[in-house]
Amino acid sequence: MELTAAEENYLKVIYKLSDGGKTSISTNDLAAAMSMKPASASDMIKRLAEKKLLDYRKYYGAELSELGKKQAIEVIRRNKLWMVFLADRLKFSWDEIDQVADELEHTRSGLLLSRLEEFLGYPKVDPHGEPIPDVSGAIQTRPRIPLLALPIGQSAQIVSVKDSSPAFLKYLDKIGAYIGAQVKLLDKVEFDGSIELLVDQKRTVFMSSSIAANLLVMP
Amino acid sequence: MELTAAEENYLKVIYKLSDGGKTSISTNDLAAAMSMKPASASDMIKRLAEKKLLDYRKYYGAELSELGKKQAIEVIRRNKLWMVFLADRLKFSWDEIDQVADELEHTRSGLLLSRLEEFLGYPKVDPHGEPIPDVSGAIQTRPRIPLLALPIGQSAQIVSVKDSSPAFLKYLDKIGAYIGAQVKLLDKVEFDGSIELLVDQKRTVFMSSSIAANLLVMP
DNA sequence: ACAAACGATTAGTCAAGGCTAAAAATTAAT
DNA sequence: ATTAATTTTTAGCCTTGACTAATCGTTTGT
Repeated sequence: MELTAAEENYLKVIYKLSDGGKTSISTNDLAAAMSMKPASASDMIKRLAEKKLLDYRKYYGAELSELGKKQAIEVIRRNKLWMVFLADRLKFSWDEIDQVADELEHTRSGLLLSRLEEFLGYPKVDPHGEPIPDVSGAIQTRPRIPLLALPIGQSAQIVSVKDSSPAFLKYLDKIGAYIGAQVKLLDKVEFDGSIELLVDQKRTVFMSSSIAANLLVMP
Repeated sequence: MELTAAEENYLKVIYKLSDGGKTSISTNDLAAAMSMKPASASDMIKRLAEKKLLDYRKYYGAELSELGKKQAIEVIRRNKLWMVFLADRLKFSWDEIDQVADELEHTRSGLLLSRLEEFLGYPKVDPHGEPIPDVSGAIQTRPRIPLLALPIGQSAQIVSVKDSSPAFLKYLDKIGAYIGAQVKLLDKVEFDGSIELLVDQKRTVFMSSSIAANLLVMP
């Protein structure tokens, strides 16, 4: 199975959009997520269907096949391992990682990947806290709840961010939050749903509910 | 100046074939070095000429322009830094490095490159002993002579290999030689030009003159 | 010096992967 | 229940970069 970089990119995005390849996604959504025109996405979907990477019925959206899921997970695995390299070893900040990892992920060398993984010490999560699929494609998920669902007074660890936009990541940096940071929910404001948070036992910050909704924590 | 991966590959190979872009190279030689057909090389030469990356007169070969040299050196710099990463950090053996580095070299991110260089401790030579161009494109060469030119009894350090074929690199591995290894020329056999060599003050090996001709040393 | 051989270029084809514009299918609105 | 709006697909075009086959220049051998 020889996939091009473009095909891999589409598979990766389809996988992410469709919640692990379970639900069907639309051409327009895919095109938007890829920053391309619907016509191009439609084209590619047809090609991927011919290669048995997804099931497709005209005008009714596409859903990854088992084979497609496997390939997508492989790409995501490569992507996340490079992310760890960039963040941990090259000291990239959160908002600089994604673009470069998207380029590096297409190097198809089994040896490179296994050596890289070993070099990084077999990390289990990427810099955003998302689990990294293992070599067989298994994804170990951890129990996680939205920060907003935490009871007042409870401590937890930030394990993941849902939004990875540069603006959002910059904001997190500013308030001293990061994956693995210890936080304690001090109070919830009834009026607008904003919260008061103790970060790393040092800093108290106020956070809007829309920000808090994007943070997942492990109590 | 936006170069595609294919254009970068051609520039790199042209640079190497033409001894730093100084001498003119032929279409056939280029095609052979790229493992492609002459028609394809001819095509690409025309395109590179249009982009002012080389000077070209039909039927008389091509020569890199100053701009072309600059770009080629930049590619070579990226390539060699990745080589160091693969060899030093990921423990790739000599014969596994080149192919993977040729894929990684096309990631165009200034930040990535400078961080990688810093991470590697600003190496000055690649795993084959060749100097790595610095960020401004300057190449610091070191005095080096062929192993065969060494006087009997003289010690020296292996600094470079001219041939990088897997077979040759495997052979070097087998006799315990590597870039940076200390060697002493014990004797030369008049009859066939072969030599007797002490490697790393431990092992004595006999080496044919054709092998020895591919090793450059620094006395 | 002229034909053969060799090397380089052109012409035409193909696949990938993007685009725009137009047509077709589906969904929503009156 | 038609019309209108939206979504999806098709059709046609473009660029990159490879190929083969054919032609054009240069070089060489006798």
